[in-house]
Amino acid sequence: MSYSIGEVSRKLGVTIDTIRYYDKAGLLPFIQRNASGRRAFTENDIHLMRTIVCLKNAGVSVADISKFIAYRLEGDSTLTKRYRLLEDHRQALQQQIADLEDTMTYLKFKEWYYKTAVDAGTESIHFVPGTNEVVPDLAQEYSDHLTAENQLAEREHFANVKDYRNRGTH
Amino acid sequence: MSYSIGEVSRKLGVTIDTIRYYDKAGLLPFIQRNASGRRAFTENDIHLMRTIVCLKNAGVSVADISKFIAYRLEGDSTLTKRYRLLEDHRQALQQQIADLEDTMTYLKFKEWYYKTAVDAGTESIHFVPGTNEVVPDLAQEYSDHLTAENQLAEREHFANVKDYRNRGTH
DNA sequence: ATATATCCTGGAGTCGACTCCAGGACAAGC
DNA sequence: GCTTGTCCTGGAGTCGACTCCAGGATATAT
Repeated sequence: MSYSIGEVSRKLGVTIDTIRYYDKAGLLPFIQRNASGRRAFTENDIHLMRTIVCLKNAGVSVADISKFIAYRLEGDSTLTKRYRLLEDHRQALQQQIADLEDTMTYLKFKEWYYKTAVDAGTESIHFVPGTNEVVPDLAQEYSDHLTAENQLAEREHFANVKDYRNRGTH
Repeated sequence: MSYSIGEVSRKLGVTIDTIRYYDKAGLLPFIQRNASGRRAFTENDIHLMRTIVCLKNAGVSVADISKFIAYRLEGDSTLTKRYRLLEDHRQALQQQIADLEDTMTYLKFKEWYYKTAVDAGTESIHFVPGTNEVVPDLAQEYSDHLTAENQLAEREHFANVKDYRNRGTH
């Protein structure tokens, strides 16, 4: 028993056009055709495609999934290559999330900077007296303003904020 | 004192064309021009642009950064909006990384499945006797094969693998 | 004063990942 | 046997985020 492209589309929640696009792109070299030239998907094909959708959702490019599929066809000798490909993507994503967390930390710092400035009625409270330069260790002060209770949780945030110190504030 | 687009490009590691593209896209509404119509970047502009690059690196789209900048111009009343925009992106990324980790767990499971099959000389060791169906609780067996030492660390992985059980193996 | 570097705009080109369409071939229900 | 539904291919269109011109003005160095 086999499935039509429409059935697979509904099963996987992927449009027919996208399935055909993936086929053109070499992601589905295993799919057979029936007597009249229509794609006939086996249960097994669908499982494989679930893996592909999985990789796609995880942000892997079609080109890289294509590589992955090609390795698959080569058999167990490429298990390490396949694993490494996934590893690389995991690390890229973790770098991305780290960047975003840095960004949020920076934002928090800036919000504190403004809140205190507004409270004081002037931004100059953050300047080296007599200049327009922000004090060098402002991030340290930011850390100090956190309660002792928060300090534990925020200690790593502070480490990030330090990296942003030379980016200035505004 | 102000900087030219070329200087900013070198300072931020972003091409001149990209800076102009960002300007066209409304990301840099604050930049002034000099007498001859050239962009004149202040130190402050550069700081702001560092934030923009930061958001970009974190995977935020130009359209969303544009929103962010527009909120900025509205002042402190939009601090919450801005924070929430970042929050949303952080969560999307975390979902993505979770997907990828699920995918890797699935892959590990598949590798175990094949290794044991190869060791046994036949895939049928994983089938319900007399059928071509994979045994229902294979993921449980996978969990059991892990050493007691590993089991603690792998327990959450197993939780993920269970979700993949009905995707079959191949 | 001239050569070279840098800047400007408007618009075209590229790339990845789809998405849509025309024109034609089965397939299934009545 | 006709209508309606689903499928096929090849190719064009779209969208986001750049990237690359062409043609012209301004700045800097010698």
